[in-house]
Amino acid sequence: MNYPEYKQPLNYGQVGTDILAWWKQNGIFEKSVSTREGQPTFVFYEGPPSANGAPGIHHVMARTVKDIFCRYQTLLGKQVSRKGGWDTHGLPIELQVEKELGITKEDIGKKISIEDYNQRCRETVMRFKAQWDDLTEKMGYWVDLDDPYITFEPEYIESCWALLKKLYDKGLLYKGYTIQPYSPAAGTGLSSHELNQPGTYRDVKDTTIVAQFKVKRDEKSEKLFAGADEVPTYILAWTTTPWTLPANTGLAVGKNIPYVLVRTFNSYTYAPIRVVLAEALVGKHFSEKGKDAPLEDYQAGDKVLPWRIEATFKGSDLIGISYERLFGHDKGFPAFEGEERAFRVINGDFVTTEDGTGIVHISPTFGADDFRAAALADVPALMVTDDEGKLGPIVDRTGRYVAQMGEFGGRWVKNYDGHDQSGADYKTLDESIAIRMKGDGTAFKVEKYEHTYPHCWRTDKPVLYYPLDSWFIKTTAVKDRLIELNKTINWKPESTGTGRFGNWLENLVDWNLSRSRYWGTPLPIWRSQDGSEEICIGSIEQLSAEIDKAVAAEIMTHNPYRKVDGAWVMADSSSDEPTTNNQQPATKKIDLHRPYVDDIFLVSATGQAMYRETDLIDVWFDSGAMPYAQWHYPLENGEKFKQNFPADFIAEGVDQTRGWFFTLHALGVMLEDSVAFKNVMANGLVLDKNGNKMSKRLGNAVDPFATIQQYGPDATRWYMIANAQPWDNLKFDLAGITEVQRRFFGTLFNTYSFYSLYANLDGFQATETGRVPHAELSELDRWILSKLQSLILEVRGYYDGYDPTKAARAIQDFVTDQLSNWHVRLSRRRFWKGELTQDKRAAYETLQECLVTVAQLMAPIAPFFAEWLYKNMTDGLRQEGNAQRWTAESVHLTLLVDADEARIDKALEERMELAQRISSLTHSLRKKSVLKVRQPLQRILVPVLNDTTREQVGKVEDLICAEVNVKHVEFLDDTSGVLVKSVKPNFKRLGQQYGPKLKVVGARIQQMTAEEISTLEKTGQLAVEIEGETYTLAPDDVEIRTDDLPGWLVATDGPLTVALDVTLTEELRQEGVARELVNRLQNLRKDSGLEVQDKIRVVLGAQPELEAAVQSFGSYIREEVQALALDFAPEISGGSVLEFDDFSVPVQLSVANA
RNA sequence: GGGCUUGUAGCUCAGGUGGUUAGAGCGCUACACUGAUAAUGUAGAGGUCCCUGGUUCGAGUCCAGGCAGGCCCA
Repeated sequence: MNYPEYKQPLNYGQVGTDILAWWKQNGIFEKSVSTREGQPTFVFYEGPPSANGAPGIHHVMARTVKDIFCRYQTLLGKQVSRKGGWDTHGLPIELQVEKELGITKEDIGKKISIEDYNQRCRETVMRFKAQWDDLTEKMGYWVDLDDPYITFEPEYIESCWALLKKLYDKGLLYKGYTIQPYSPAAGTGLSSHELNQPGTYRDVKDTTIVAQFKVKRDEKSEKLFAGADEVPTYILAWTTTPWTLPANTGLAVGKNIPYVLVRTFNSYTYAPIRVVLAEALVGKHFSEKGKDAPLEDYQAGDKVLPWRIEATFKGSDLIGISYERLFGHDKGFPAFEGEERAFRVINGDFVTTEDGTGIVHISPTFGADDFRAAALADVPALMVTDDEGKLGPIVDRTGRYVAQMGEFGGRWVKNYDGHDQSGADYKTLDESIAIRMKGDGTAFKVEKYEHTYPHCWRTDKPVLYYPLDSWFIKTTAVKDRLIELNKTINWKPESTGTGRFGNWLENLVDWNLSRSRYWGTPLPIWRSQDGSEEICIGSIEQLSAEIDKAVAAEIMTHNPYRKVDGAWVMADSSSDEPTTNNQQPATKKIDLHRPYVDDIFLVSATGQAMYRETDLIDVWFDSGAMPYAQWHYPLENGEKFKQNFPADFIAEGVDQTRGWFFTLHALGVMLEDSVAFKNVMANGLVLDKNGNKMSKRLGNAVDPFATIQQYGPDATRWYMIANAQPWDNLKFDLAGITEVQRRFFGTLFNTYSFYSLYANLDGFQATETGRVPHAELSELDRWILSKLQSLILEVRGYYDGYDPTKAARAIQDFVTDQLSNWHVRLSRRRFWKGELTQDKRAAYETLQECLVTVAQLMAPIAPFFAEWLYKNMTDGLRQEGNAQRWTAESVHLTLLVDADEARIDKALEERMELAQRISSLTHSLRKKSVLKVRQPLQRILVPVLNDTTREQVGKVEDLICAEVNVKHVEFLDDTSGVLVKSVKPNFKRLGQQYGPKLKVVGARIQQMTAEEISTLEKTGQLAVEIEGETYTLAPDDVEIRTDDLPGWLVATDGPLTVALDVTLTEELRQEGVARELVNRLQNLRKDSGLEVQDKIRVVLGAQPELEAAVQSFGSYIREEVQALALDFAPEISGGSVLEFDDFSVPVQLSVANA
């Protein structure tokens, strides 16, 4: 059977389409999994995309990376099942629906029911599924699309519930609070989106206080008490919200910020004090005049406060120091839990020296940073119990101080009730607090200050940062384990694992699960009104049982669920559900979304009604739960789960670090005490060619479908992988794909075309047995096969190390530089000349092995083209029942060849490199001497300083001669007496040996005479005197080379030097003419449209000089141009004229049919 | 503001553990070659290796501090 032949240029898009159709027809993807049944598995998790938007070119990138390693592992014989999935919940979908309906969150439950709203979300979320599936196929991403997991399915949600219950039972799920923007006037929390509405930030004038926190004198703080005197030390902290000061429980400093201790006086009580503040801010709080004013002259009421810096510290020196509570029990303020751990100086990475004092007052109930820093340092929040015994902050939800707050109890924090502020003696709470503190001597400075502050967009009243209820997963409880196990994960790039992810784990806070929204997995927790009793539901089964109890307690009227054939369905499905088209709606699936679950009420052990906590859970929980929920585990499929956990490999964008990567890891550690993935690649962004982010708005987004159609999936994938490492950002330029297509795929295609053209002419079909034995192969063949084995080792190593870029580059360099541009080019004559000899057979077999192996190696990256190449190369072989290794119908079903290391010959690879370099140098010399390659020359001269080089070059002499058209390579060694040696210092060695003396020694070496070089070579040492000192040089200290031959034109490349003998003899001249003639006749053949195998007869116009050349080289010419006859005639009419050198030759060419 | 990351020729990228004259491909210019031909060879032009300091005999490479871009988080 012939090898298929194709005409230039190959349509790569068509290759993609054709191969895809063939894959589908023959179920190749399915076979790539089923034929590996029983083999070790390679577990891959698909990070689910959301199908509510069209896929972009960056998805091609991300999915190419995933695909590469799954295909590679399949080639290694592993079984790789890849279950697809869809992420279906979340805010982006809600926002899209709201935009389409022209509504806001406010309208849900009013203009549209939750039921209808969620229905709309469900419809929207899969809108682009068909487009996604299409792209998946066309780009060649092999993933199981038929049985994907979908996060809105009841089974998936039920799994999430079961996992949540596991966490609940372990005590890892709790209700707490986070600090969120809150509008007391509206009684609601605000999202960051709402806070970003125009007009919410406004300038306001507030009372601000620099407060003095009195340091407790002990061992730790002793350094803050400069002497033995009794002057107290205070830490200064500035706040624009004085009403938060009674809730202060800590002070934060920056651990690297310099601080000073200043001796001065309080400007309200005139008492002598010491204060601590950031060095950089001293100028803001103290005047230049006070610097020199004598402390002892200070009188109460003086305008200028004298001050002295007594000491400086770093923030880290202050951490741990204790201070006295500003508003303590003695002043009528309440005690609180954990008080003994409060009132300490802690670290805060948000602290700056831009304003204030460089020390931040911390009230964990009224600031997100405060909350976080306090939690990390184990500083408690100031919480008080209300009338019902519930813990809460000192401000209630309407914006007033709670009753326990002593003299300030019941006061409004800001004017939320619209009370009259016009009275002459009206004081805001902030002002009252300031007055009180002035009297107490705890106010260092009180000022009005104008700044911007966020306001509620609905009520125009200032927003408070306020603790709001949330459900948390206590990830901090397993923090150490998370960090420990993370160290066992292979991150690509490593820095994402240690840096971005590792640092994030180091600063871990509990995972806030709550979302006050509608379209998502509901939190499966029911609670009694007073919060004293609650239950976490882990399955529909359990829920149904609880409902039955509630029905019995008459809290619910009926159970909406029932079990049919072991599956849970809606109880009313057969009665209420309208039937259409006579379809039997025997079962209607349970919907676990809102609002349905909100309508379920349960009964507590003590008979109280329990209501579902209305929150949804963070969608990241959905995706982090996929290793379990994709199998409906833990409710079933325990075995399947075990086989598929943890993942060997996952890959997503680097933006998923704190998203999917984290939630997978967190759940893996908490639920299974295991990593969830062993290898992870975080790929970078795909930018436009100018490095800008792609966006529809800018119109610079690249359409993946158009790209794949035009350039084919392989070139697109190859370009993306080869151009930059996946974790670097990629500047996507279509011109780059064109280049890859031309340079790599074009060359590979040409190489194949070349093979198929001649193999078909010879009727050659490769076999796997009876090949020419390796020992009988030519240098050239053994060389490329050695290179091929080296390539296999190299590429496998790169794939194993998750570095596809280096794999692609190695394959590309092999194909273009070694295989095509050296082996094939130098082998051309072997293919087109003569009968099918052993050498010709060897040429075919060698090239065949290279091409098939390349097809395998490139298959993970360029699956379509690799398939095309593999099938072209091996279909015939299988058809003739000849296959041993290549029995598989698809390259993706083969086992990747192992490198045959016995065939790696490093010496051979080395000398071929010498041949390549010598040829290049010779070409360069011809160029300089204006001697074209067709003109044969007698010899080149190569100086050699050792026998190894001579022997090495000698073995490739024939190749060099053929390539550069010379008759001989001659070696010049020392005995010739013509070599001129030069010497170069080996700086690396000399530097280590002589250090600072290197310069003079190096200079001396460069001045070495020929005799000195000779002495060094012969005796192995040379003593030289430099600046009065004697140094003994060793041969290793210098590099000896010969880069000049007097009287010759030479070219050098490092230690290699070549000279070209340009003497032309009459015979060489004639041969040159003969070659020119051959060349023109070949062109004429080609122009006349003759086939390669056609034989011809040639008649030339008689010319003496030409006849002499033909006399000498007639048989050579006839053989080259496949002429049966080559004659001269005095008169030629109607033919062409050949022109070359000084000749102008009429010629008549005819096809000889016999 | 913090963490991570990138910065080398017009463009895309290489440049183990420091070694003097920093490379490749593309693009550009010139010449050559032509039974692989939208290929190939040779030569040329093109660089403050982001900046500033430091360590060192010697820094693209190591250290510190900046600048600019990117991502994530506040």
